[in-house]
Amino acid sequence: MSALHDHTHCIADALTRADALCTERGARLTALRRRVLELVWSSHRPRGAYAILEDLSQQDGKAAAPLTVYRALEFLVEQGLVHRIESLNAYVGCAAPGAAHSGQFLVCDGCGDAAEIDDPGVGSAIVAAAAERGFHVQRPTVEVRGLCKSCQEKPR
Amino acid sequence: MSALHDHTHCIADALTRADALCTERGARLTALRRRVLELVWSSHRPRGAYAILEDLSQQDGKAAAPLTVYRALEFLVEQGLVHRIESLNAYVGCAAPGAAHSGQFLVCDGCGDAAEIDDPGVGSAIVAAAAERGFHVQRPTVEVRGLCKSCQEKPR
DNA sequence: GTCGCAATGTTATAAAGTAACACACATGTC
DNA sequence: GACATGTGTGTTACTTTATAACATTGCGAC
Ligand SMILES: [Zn+2]
Ligand SMILES: [Zn+2]
Ligand SMILES: [Zn+2]
Ligand SMILES: [Zn+2]
Repeated sequence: MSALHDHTHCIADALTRADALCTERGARLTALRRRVLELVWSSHRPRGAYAILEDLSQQDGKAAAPLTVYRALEFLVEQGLVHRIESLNAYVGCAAPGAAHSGQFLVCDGCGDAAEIDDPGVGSAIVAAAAERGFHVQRPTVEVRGLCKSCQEKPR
Repeated sequence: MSALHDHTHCIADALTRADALCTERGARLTALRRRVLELVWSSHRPRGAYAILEDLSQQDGKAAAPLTVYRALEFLVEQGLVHRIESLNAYVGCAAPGAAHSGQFLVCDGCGDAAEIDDPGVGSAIVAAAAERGFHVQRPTVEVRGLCKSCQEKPR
C-alpha cells in the first residue's frame, strides 16, 4: 500500500463496513472489539496481538490481559473482518469483508505492508491442483514474501 | 500420503539424498543434524520443534535444550531438506530436495499429513498476480488446509 | 424483573522461539 | 606436534506468543 494515501479514510471505512456487516448478521461488535479492529487497522502492516495489547493498555491507562485481545481477534477473524498472517503471527484488516474469501497476501519485507489480493487465477490454480490429487480444499493460505513496488525502487 | 506405504523407505531415501546433497555442497550434515532430519521424517505429519526435542531427549536419556533442535532445523531448512509449515509452527521433510522450490502443501485436518506439491500452475499464478501489482516475489508460502482423499472417504 | 447466555476480567500456565556466552572439535598452517 | 581459526554444540536464562480455568458482568428474551 502506498504510503501516500489518506489512511484515516481506510480506518473510518473499515469501521463503517464492520458496523454494517455485524448489524446485518446480528453479530455483536462491542466497544472492545471495535477498538481492537481500529487498532489492527492502525496501518497496513500486520500487527501482533501483544502490540495491539500494548496500544490498548496505553489508551486505557491500565494494562489489559492477553486474552482480552486474543478473544476480540478471534471474533474479528470469525467475522472475516481481520485476517491472520501465519508467517508473521500477526493480524491485518480485511480489505473486502462481506464476500467470502480466505485471503491472499503480498507481504513486503521492506516496508512491512501486507497487500491483500483476491486473485481468481491463484485461487483456481490451487483448487485445481488440489482436485487433481483428490484433496478437498477448506482454507487456503497464501502469503507471498517479497518487495513491493516502492521498496524495489528505493532499495535499502 | 497414504497410510499404506513403506515409510521406512521414505526415511532411508531422505537420509541418503541428504547425505549426497550435503557432500556435494560441502555442507556438514553432522550426526545431530542427521538425527533431527530423521526425526522430522518420522512421519508425513509436520512435527513441532518441541516434539522433536522430546524424541531426541528420549533417545539420549538426558534432555536436550530447545536451541539444539532449532539450530539443526535452521540448517536443514537452509539446505532445503526440510520445510517449515507456518500455519502449524512445525516442520516436515522436503519431498524433492536439490531442486529449488519454496514448497506448496496440502495439509489434511483429518490425519494431519502434509503432502508437498510443486504445482507449476499455482506457482505461475502467484508470480503473475504479483507482477500485475509490481510486487517482486521472493518466498511464496502456500499451505492449503482441507481433507485428503482417504479422510474424505472415512469421515470422523 | 430474572433467567440465561454471551462477553469480559483475572490469574496462572503452556508452547514456541531467541540471546549470550562457554566449550569442543575439526581443519589448515607453521 | 603446537597453534590459530572457524564452525558446531552445550548451558543457562529469557522473550514472545497463545491458552486454560474460573469468576464476574451485562445485555436480551421472556
Ligand atoms: Zn490505508
Ligand atoms: Zn480479506
Ligand atoms: Zn512415508
Ligand atoms: Zn520441498
